[in-house]
Amino acid sequence: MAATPPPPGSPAWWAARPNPEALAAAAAEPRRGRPSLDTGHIVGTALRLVDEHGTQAFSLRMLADGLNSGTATLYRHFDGKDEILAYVVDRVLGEVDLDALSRSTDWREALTVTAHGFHDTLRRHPNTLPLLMAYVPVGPHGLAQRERVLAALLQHGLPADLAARAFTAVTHYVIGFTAQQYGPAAAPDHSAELAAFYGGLDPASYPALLEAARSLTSVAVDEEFEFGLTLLVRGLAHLAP
Amino acid sequence: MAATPPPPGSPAWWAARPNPEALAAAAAEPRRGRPSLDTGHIVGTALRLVDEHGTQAFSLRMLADGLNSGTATLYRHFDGKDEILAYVVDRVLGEVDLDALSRSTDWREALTVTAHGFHDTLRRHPNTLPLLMAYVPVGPHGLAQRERVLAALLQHGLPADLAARAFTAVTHYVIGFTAQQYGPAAAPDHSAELAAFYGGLDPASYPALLEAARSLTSVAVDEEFEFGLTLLVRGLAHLAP
DNA sequence: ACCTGAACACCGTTCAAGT
DNA sequence: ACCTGAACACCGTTCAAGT
Repeated sequence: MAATPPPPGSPAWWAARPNPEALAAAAAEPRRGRPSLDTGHIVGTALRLVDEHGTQAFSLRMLADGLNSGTATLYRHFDGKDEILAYVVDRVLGEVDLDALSRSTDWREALTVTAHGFHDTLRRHPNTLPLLMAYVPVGPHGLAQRERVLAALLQHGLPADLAARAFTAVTHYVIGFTAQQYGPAAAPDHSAELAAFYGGLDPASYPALLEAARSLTSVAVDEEFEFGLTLLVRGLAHLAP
Repeated sequence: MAATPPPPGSPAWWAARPNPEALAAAAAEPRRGRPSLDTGHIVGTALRLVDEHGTQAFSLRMLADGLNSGTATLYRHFDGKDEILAYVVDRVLGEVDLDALSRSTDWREALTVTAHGFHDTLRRHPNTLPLLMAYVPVGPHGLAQRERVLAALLQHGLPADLAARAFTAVTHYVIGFTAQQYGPAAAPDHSAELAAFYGGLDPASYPALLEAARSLTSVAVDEEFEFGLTLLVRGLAHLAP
């Protein structure tokens, strides 16, 4: 019986990839004669197409067209669509700007900076959110960000076990929140559409829901994000110095 | 210029559906002569197939086969695949057991019960998580659950604006957490695989990450879920009586 | 040796032909 | 009137035929 290979994007699959440095070098150095088809350019084009057309519409034919190539050629660089998408997810994680971490003065600020960094990046790439949910983010960029955040938290004196759990709680909150607010099914004028929807409901059937909706002066998405984040940080303050 | 119809599963789309009661009645009453193809049975079969084979592999041909029918017949009951999946999502939300809400004695307990109810249901249907991320959960069952939870929170004296934001924060946390832990890319032995993966990393490159991983005696998934939930509830206690 | 057009077995969706 | 086989234009993937 043959062992089934690990699915692309899983930890076991990433573990079998070349290490991050080798990957980065390979991506930076154009292939001889065919600079337009180095892996980095393929992944970048794939991300652009997913951003523009969504995960659903993205296809290898579309990608091949965007690269002035054919679908079969893609299989000389990647094992298939899932593998390309795993790199797209990691590319997005690589865009998260955590430079403000080095200017943070305590672990609360470091956690808040982290959450905003991820939130800002995910908002710029809402169409990649279904991919971020489907893949465990342990590619080279995902690991590098995790390392940077945990290093900052430890440096600010947060105990290691709390730091690990806090990172998980915050990133999962950010992903869940952003997916619901900016995901594919959410229209650009999501807040307005939701407000109109709640306004059209029968008050007799949904009294509590309507009272709650009314009490929010506006369904300010970013304010709601901030609210939950504050809850997490404040709750953590009970467990740490 | 024709107005584009709202995408299936969006608030505007649900608003145009028959009201919940009519839907439930239609689903309960078998169609004359073709009881095997009432809408409820189609949605139930679709959910079973998604549970068994995953969102990726699920197809209308598979569904038609499971119903001893043809794909064209499905279009006599639904407008297409997206519409069927929107009902599948709402069906899953309908399985969330919130009976313990009526026995809760304060809003903290109500929130905790809610989070566990959603978490338990999502764990039973991990393959539906990508769908839950892609759709705004405002179908009849989703609305009913939201109403029940908000009613309990208001009854326990939580101010309406806090109740609304707390519900959003908790449900988004649960979705984000469960998707990462039990989503399609996560293997059944996810914890063991992740531990092995971290164990294989270079300590020089990831010192903070490895220290944090080591400090967790075990990567106990359910314990991590509880940790973040506690943070949210505790943080909320600062804002409410 | 390297690349890729064309084919393969699918997919969601449509519609004309059946009853 | 209602249902559905068969077709349509796709999809991810493969491979034999090209250079």
